[in-house]
Amino acid sequence: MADNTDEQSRRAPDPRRRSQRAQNAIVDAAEELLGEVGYSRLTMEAIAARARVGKQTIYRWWPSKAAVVFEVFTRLTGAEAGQPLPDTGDLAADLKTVLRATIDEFNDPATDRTTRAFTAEVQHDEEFARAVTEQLVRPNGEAVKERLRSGQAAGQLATDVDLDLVVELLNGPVNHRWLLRTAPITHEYADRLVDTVLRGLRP
Amino acid sequence: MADNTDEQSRRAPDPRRRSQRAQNAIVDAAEELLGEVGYSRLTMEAIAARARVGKQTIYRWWPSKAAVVFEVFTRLTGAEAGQPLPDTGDLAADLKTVLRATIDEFNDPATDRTTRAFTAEVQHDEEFARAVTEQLVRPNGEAVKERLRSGQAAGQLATDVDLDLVVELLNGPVNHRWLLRTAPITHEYADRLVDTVLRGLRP
Amino acid sequence: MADNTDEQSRRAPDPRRRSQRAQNAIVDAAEELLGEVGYSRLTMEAIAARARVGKQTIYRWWPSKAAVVFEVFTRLTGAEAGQPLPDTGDLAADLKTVLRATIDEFNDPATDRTTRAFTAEVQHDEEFARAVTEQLVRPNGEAVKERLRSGQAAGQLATDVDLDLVVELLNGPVNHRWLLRTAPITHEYADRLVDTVLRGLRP
Amino acid sequence: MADNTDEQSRRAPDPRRRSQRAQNAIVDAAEELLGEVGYSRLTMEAIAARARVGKQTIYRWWPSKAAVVFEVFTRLTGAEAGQPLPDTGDLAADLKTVLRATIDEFNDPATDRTTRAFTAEVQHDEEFARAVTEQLVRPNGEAVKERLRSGQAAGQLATDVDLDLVVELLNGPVNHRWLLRTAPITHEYADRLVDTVLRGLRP
DNA sequence: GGCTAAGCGAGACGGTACGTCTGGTCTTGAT
DNA sequence: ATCAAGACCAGACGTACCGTCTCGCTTAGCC
Repeated sequence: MADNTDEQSRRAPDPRRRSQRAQNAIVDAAEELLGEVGYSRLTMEAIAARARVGKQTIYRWWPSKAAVVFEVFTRLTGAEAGQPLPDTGDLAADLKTVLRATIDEFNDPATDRTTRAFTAEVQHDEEFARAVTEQLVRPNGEAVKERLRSGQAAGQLATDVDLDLVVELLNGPVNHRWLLRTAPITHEYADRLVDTVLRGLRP
Repeated sequence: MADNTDEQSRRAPDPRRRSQRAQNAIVDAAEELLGEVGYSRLTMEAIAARARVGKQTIYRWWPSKAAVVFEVFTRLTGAEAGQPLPDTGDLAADLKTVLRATIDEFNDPATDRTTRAFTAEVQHDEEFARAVTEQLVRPNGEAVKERLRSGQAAGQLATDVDLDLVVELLNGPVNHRWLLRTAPITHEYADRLVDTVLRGLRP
Repeated sequence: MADNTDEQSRRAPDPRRRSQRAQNAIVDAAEELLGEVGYSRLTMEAIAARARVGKQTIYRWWPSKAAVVFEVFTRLTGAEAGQPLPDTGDLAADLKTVLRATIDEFNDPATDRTTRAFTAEVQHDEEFARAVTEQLVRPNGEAVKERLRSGQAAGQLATDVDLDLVVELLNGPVNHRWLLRTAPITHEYADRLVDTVLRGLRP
Repeated sequence: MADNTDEQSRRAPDPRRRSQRAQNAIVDAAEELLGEVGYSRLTMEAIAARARVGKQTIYRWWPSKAAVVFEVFTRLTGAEAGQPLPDTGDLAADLKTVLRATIDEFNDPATDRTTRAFTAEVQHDEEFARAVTEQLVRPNGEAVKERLRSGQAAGQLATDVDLDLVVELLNGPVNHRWLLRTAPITHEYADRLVDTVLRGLRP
């Protein structure tokens, strides 16, 4: 959404340039308010007021509250979506590094709130769910799978396993624990998880 | 909440007898409407109208929309919460049986809707999250752990594994897939998941 | 409308008692605001705020801003609508008395504002126009005609004239002058008008 | 406003020539829309869209919706404003002719709508009222008075009457009846009115 | 024949108010 | 005494227009 100006920026001034100021203000305001009052008490009216923007301007660019929050979310986490994982040659270590980073995000109150708002919205809105899956979940999954394939090539992982399942074995438990708040999520937990999963998947 | 009338009904004309009729009507109406319009468009007003009940009567017994839906949920799934797992002596088979049942529920549209409403609400409301965890998640987890312990005793499972983690390795992936709708959830998937998890956890 | 609770409060609770408080507050607020900002800048939102009432409560009882203002209007002028004219035996004198009173109202800023708002609304809304005609214009006209008939009986007015036309000859000019603000409206004007009209209508 | 191009058109291509096309389109559009939806639902946005003109172009030339409608109005009725009345030597007949013409206009739906819009606006906007009075009401009144004076000279009208009052006695009743829609306005009514008014004003 | 200033269409902008909907509380009458 | 019915205050919803403000694009006259 924001990157389509890049190839044009040389010659043609973006016809949407004016909206940029307003759009930024809107997403900023939404992010702040999300942190302050949470998703369910977040109102379009408050966003508009905080951003010093007419409500119509919000509706001009986003169809719903969820869509605005999606923007907040992608701005927070979208950058690294689909980034390739580190490859030091040690599969377990690399997976632990990544999982620890994920956990750190979950433990950051700002991301926590936004992600929960997000997860809730995914339940209500199938369309929205699709967008999230396409733009965040899948790219990240693919990146992990790429690293797993590299691990297979290095003889650190059995070649007869379903990589999608492995990805879910790594993400699912963390997600489950965070989602239902059944127990705290720590680096040590990440390490144990990776070790346990890989334990049975050696060649 | 519903059971405290039982011991009184023998002797005295229950002062709450009338409310019983109303309460049932409310939960019924909520369940119907949940299936018809989904959680986010479910309103207290509609529940009251459908149940032919004053709004006040709802608020008298439940503090919020989420609480009513919780009642619906426990009525649907609460019965078997914490039920011990079957123990045929074959750990893998028993886990597959249970996981398949869980998957069937996820695939049933009625349960699907309610559970999603639920999951969404858990994100917003920490209090509510606690109730769900205590009354559903933990009992179910404990039941699975019990079966795992039995499996350890039978020499089918290593004794040095964190059972909580195993439970999460079984539930997490299914939950993750369902939650984000990344892929369909089948019996075959349940089987493969159990096999993969147990593969590395033999003694 | 406002006084019917007093004598009843002992025994019979008015079914509309609750709304009474709100309705009074609404009409009061509307009247105040009408005087402060005029009709075109009068908003439902402001009335609701001033009356400390939900907007819905206004819309529950009146379909539009015009209808509320109509209530204000009838409360201001409705009392004497259709009241019989004085009958001292001197037709000219009695008509002058009434016309002077009308003129005084037109010259009172509060009534002036409200009446103008009103007149404007009558142009837009045919339904509304009918209500005004039925409840105010016609009763007043009938009262004047009654006095004219009494004048005919007393031999002060020709019997072959169209009384409706005479009423219009008395009201029309005053109204026209007020409406288009072509000239100030004075008691002297009222007297001259009555004299001129009656001049040709002697038996 | 429209005539200031005349003296320039000989020598220089009018810098405002382009605006002419736009201005015409605006007034045309306003007139059409006024007939279609009435004044209160007439919007600047709709006029601009219909005239295929930017909103700014409207605001460049007229300060408000009322001003645009005023233009429509003067285009419809302004031509004959202040035109001298016919003088056949028969005062009553000439007044009836004029009054019948006025009545025909009131009975024409297009003029009716516009004139009502107009009358309403006059109530809200004092500035506007002044413009209407100066440019329409007064010239027309003067024309009638001129004919009345001619009637006085011909011995058909008393010389001791206030001519302004006579004008109001002729216009007021018609206006009053039209304004409040109390009764239909017919040629027969015009005749009766003129006869009744003149009845008492013979020398 | 190119240059520049203005007028222009289009429509985004910050706002206000609309009329509706729902939340959660309070009141009333019937049963 | 409890309930259904629904009025109450409150305030967010998404829409319609307001009047102002860019934006590029004609389109004249003027060099």
